[in-house]
Amino acid sequence: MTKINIKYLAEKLNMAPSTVSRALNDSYEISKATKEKVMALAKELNYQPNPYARSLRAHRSKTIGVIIPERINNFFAQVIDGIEEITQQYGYHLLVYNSHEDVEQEKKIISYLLGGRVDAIVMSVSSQTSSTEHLEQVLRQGIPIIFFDRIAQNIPTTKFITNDYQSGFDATMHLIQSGCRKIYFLLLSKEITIGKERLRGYLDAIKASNLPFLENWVIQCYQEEKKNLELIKSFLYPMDRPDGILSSVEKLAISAYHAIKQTKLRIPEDIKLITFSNLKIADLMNPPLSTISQPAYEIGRECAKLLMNNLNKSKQISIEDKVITIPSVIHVRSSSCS
Amino acid sequence: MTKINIKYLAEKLNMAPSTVSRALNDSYEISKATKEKVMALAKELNYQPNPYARSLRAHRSKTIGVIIPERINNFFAQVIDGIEEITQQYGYHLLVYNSHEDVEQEKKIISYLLGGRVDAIVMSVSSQTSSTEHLEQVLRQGIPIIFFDRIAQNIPTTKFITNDYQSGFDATMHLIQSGCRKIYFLLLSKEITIGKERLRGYLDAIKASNLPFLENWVIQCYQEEKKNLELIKSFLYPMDRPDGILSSVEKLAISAYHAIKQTKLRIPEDIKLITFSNLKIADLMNPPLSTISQPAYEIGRECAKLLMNNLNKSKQISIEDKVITIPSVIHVRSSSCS
DNA sequence: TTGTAAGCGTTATCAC
DNA sequence: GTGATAACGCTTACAA
Repeated sequence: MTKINIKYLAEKLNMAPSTVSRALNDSYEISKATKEKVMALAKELNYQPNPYARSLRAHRSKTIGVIIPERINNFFAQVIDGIEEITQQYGYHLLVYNSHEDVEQEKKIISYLLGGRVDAIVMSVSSQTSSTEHLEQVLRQGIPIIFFDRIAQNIPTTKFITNDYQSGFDATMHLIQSGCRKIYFLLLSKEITIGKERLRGYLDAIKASNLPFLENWVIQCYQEEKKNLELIKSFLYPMDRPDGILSSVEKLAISAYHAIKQTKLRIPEDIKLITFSNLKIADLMNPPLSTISQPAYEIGRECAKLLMNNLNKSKQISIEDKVITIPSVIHVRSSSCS
Repeated sequence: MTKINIKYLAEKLNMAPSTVSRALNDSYEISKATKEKVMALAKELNYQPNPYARSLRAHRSKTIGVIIPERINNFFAQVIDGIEEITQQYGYHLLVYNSHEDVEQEKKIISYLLGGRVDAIVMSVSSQTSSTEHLEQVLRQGIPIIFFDRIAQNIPTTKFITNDYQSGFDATMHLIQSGCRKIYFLLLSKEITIGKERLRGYLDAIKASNLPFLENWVIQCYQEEKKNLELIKSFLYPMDRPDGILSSVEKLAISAYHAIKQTKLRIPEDIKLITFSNLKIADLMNPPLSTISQPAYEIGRECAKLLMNNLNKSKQISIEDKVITIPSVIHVRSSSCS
C-alpha cells in the first residue's frame, strides 16, 4: 500500500507539491484547469490528507476533548450527542474520556490533553474534584475549556448549568405539597456545585415551609452502588424513616428504588421520591419515576456552538467568564404523588 | 505563553534537541545525570510532547476510532467503557463517533478516519449498512478494523458477537414454555447479522416446537420511535394479536412497552415480552423486563486487547478472520412469565 | 555519551 | 499561476 500524499500526487501530475496543496485547498491563485486535474486524481486515488501533518503545521487539531464522569448515563450520552451534532458540521472530532468520578483519573486525562492534542475541552468534573489546580493549568496553556453540569466555579470561563437551585427548591416543594414532612436529600458530594446548589434549593424549600430539619437528613453517598444500597437501607429501617427523598443524581435514585423494594416499603405510599435524571424510560418504571430532567442535547449543542465560534479565528468570539442557565423540566409521575 | 518544546528545553539545558528527546524517552544511551537534568526541567516547565509531531514521524497516532450506531444505549456505553479500560493502559485515546444508524453518516466517518487519524477502528455497523465497500476500503488502507455486535460478515477480520442464534432460540423457547403460541419478532433490519441470527434462532425454536408461523410475524421496524409505536399498536389492536414478543433490540422493546400500555393490554397476562438489552434497571420496570444481556464490558475489553496486541509491533499478533462468540445471559423477569 | 541532520506531510512565504 | 523552500516538533541514523 503506497501512501498517497501530496508529493505523490504532484509527481503523478508533474506539478509542485505546493501547487497541488493549493489546488486541493481551492486557492484563488490556481487556475481552474489545474484545480480540476488535481481534484480528479485526488478523487481517483482516494487521497486523504494527513491530519497530523496539518495539525502540526496549523497548531490546531480539529479535535475537542470531552471529559465526563460516567458513561452509562443518558444525560451525558445526550450531551455528547448534542456536542457532536454541532462539531461535526465544522469538521471537528471528539476525543471522549470517562473520569469514573475519580479526580486522579481526571488529572491524568487533563495532562494528556495539555500537549495540544485537542483545541478545546468540554467537561463535567468528577464529584471528587475539590482542588482545581489541574483545571487552571488548562487555561494557562491557552486551551479553551468550558464546563457543563458539574462546573468548576472559580475557573474564569463559560459554564452551562441548569437552574439547580430552583429545581431543587421546586422538587422539594412538590414533595411537601404531596404530603412529605421529612425529606432526605441524597448527593454524591458537597464539593461539587450541583450538589451544593440543589441542596441549597432543598434547604430553602424546607425552611420556607416551616418544616423541621436535621443535618443528618442530607446523605452523602459513595461511589459504590452496594455501599449506597446499605446506606439507604440503614435509614429506611428505623421507625423515624423519611417520607420523601430528593435525589440529586440519577444513580442514587436507582439505589433508593432498590433499597425501598428490599425493605418492603411502598413508593409512593410510604415514601415519595423524585430525582434529577434524564432517563428516557422513567415512565415505564414501577412506579413511574418523577424526574427533573435537563435539556441535555441543548446543553451539548450550546457548549459546542460556543467553542466553534471561539475557535473560528475570523469570528473570534471570546469565552466569557459567566454562567449560562438552561432550565430543567420537572416531570411529575407516580413516585412522588400523594 | 511560550510553547515548551524539545528545542526550548535543549536551549535552556545547553544540549542538543536529540539528547533531550532521548533523555525523555529514557534511552539507554543517555547518562543518568543528563536524564535527571532533563526530566527535572521537563517536569518544572510541565513539558508535554506534541502528539501530532510524534504521530507524523511515527506513522501511528495512539488513537483508536470507535463507531457506534447509537450513544444513548447502555450496551454501547458499556462496550466503550470496556475498550477504554484497556486502551488507556497502553496510552491510547478514543475518538468516538455516533453513526445514528445511518450508512451515509457511517461512510463519512470512515472517510475521515482513512487519513491516518486512527491506528485502528472498532465498530458496530448501522442497521442500514448492506454494502460494505466503505469498510473494505479501511482494510485496503491497512488500518485494522474489528467489529462487535453488528458485524460485517464478509470483511476478513475478527468479529466479536454474542451467541445470537442460541440466545434467539432460547428466548423463544422460554416464551413458548411460558405459554406463548403466537410470538412476534421485532427487528431493525434483516440486513444486519444480529437481526438475521437472532431471527434464525427464533424461527428454529418455533419450528422445533411445531407451532404455526406466518411471515408477517417478523416485524421490520423503523428508526423513528413514533413510527414504531404506531406499527406495534397496529398489530396489537386486532383480535388475532400476538401473545408473545421477542425484541432483537432494546429500543424496540421500549416502544413495545409503550404500545402495550396504550392499548390497555397487560404484560405478561395478555402478552409476554423479552428483549436483547443491557438495561441496568430492567428489574425496576413495570413489569420487570426479561432481558438477554450481552457481556458488554468484556466484549469491549476483548476488542481492545486484540487491537493492543496487534498494534504492539514487538508482539505483532495478527488479526485473524474469525468470529469470537461470548455468550449472553438470559435474565427471566416478570414480563415473560406465566 | 552526545551532537548533527534529515525527514514525517502539509502549507505559508517568497520568488519567478 | 506555479515552483522552490522552509518550518511545524519530534525521532533516529549517522557522526563524532
